[in-house]
Amino acid sequence: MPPNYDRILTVVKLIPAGKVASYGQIADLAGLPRRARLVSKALKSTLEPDIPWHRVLNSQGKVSIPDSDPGHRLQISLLRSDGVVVSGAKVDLNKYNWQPSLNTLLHELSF
DNA sequence: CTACTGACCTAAT
DNA sequence: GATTAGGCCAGTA
Repeated sequence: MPPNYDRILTVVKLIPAGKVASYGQIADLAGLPRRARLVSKALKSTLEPDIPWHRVLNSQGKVSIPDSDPGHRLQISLLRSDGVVVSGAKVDLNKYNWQPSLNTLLHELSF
């Protein structure tokens, strides 16, 4: 597992239930600006159950998995069980976008 | 070494 | 709203 994947996954683990974050946001928080694509790779390449990968959406607040992919349905399903309202594969970012506290950031930025 | 690939992003139609 | 075009850059082959 490449080290950068670990940083990304660590950040994703910090997303609280009922909140969502965008790929670019995760990359930024992980100290990897402009590397949103790496986030997507990291998420699909890990099967660890303690990682809430379903709380990561694209900048439009929509699920980035194609409808043809089975994971698409799963992600929506998991989000709803978090209490997030999902309509047409998208969520209201203004309502559910994750804003990490300073404390949360300090926990992660110890590098 | 180069070439291609993205569960992306942003701005501009 | 939707679609297009260009950019981005770590991984992979």
